[in-house]
Amino acid sequence: MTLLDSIVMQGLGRHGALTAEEKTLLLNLELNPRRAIAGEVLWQESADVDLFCVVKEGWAYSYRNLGNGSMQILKVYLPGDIIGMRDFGFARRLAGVAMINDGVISPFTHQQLFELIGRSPALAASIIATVVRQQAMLTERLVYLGRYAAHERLAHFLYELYLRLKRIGAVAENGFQMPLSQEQIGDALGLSAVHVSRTFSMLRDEGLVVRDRQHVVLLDPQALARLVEFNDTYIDETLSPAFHSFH
Amino acid sequence: MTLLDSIVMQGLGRHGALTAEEKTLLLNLELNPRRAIAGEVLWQESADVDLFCVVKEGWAYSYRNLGNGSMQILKVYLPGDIIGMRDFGFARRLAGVAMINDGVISPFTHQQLFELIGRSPALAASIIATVVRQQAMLTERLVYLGRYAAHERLAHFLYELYLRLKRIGAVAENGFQMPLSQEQIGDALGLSAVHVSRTFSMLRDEGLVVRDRQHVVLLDPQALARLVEFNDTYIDETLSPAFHSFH
DNA sequence: TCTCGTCTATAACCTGCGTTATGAATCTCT
DNA sequence: AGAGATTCATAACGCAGGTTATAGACGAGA
Repeated sequence: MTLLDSIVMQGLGRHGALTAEEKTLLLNLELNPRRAIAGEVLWQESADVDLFCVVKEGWAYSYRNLGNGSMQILKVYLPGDIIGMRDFGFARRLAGVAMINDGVISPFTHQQLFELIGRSPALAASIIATVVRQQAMLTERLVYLGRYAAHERLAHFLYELYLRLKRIGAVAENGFQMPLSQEQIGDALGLSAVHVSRTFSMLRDEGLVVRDRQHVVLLDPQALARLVEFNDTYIDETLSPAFHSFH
Repeated sequence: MTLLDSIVMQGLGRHGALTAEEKTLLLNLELNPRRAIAGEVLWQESADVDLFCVVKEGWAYSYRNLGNGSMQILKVYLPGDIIGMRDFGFARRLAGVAMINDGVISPFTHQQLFELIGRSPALAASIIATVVRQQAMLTERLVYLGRYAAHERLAHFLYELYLRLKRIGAVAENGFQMPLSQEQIGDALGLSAVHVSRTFSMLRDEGLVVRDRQHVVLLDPQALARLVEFNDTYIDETLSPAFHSFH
């Protein structure tokens, strides 16, 4: 999974082909891939902001450790995602990032990002769009934490993963691998691990979701989407015309 | 309250004076002020994205109306804030915006924003920093919704308002005017109005917060800050050096 | 193959917060 | 100034979800 695959397919690619230089700029972000093992902390909260990362294989998450001993997971990163944009512009990390399972990441520098932005307005627009879309996903999560019950939160979470994984070809027959533990899911949804388990049982009994260890199948994605009133405009990006003319 | 006051004081002003042209560009955003009355909807969810607004007087909030009949307030806007940046890059509004009390707003167009960004990298940086800071505030709210109890959420909410109001000179002797109803506070914090009332009583009994209708006094801001482990790096912006050299 | 650690399922119990209700205080409009 | 609409405080009650406990299933390493 390269950025070229994900960014181009997600946004820009739809609106116009990239030049050779732009492709090179993107590929340059991925010159230094390295393995990362499950549980590895890429950086801690409050660390200096020096690097960003492209996730090439594996899943990662950003999180905050709280004074009361609990953790809040802010976002789950899948292959093709860029990690660290949250801290763009800040001197210190606002959140830690750790790997969920074994994977491959490609770190790149502020410097490289600035160069890319300076050289290609089209890529700059794509990067900004990425940041904005991430903010939109965060907003959606916030709404669910504030106003929805456990089974709706979990259904929404699973359905969002399903859509994101489908875009990168990681869904087969409505099923996908999900390396998150129930404790981690709880930390993302503001629930206890026990209640996540209870809620999975509930969704199973209702014939919506089947799960066997790390494999999840959405038996009826449409029904799930209706249950959570899923609005996918924030994932299936709809950039404004004005934005494109900015190039 | 003009953008010049708020943006310059918040970010850029610390790092270098603005040129005459930059001041003009900023003031141009505020050429068309108009009155807006309490409860007025500036735009609905899903409306076309055409305008942004500077809040000159009064408070506003962005919100989502949910299928289950409830509402989630995403952000409260104070004088000097820019409304609508959330939707920058999208064709449709992701959230509605309404006035909390009577005020004055200055709408400006995409066009004007693009022109400003094109003409002044310094202002572009300032705008981006604003967006990033708003995302950070949203993240903080998310953490509180996920992992903290009602009295901590309310204390955090009040303390954040206190800091933001202090920056624009709207705090006197640790007290400030707060035009939000308890129902609206509940919609922001994911609580029922009844429980907001109970929680206010609790904070009063503990000697932390006194409230008389729309006037709030934080009797001991330090104690409140400790209670919520307030981390103000996301409000007192600390832009990275790399970011500044980008100009 | 056995052992130890991690993950999951389910039960029992408890509490924080939602819901509903009621009355008082305050605001708005005429 | 009076009437109706909001807003707020407090109480009573119920439930969703937290906490603790236990036992089975699975995976990694020797």
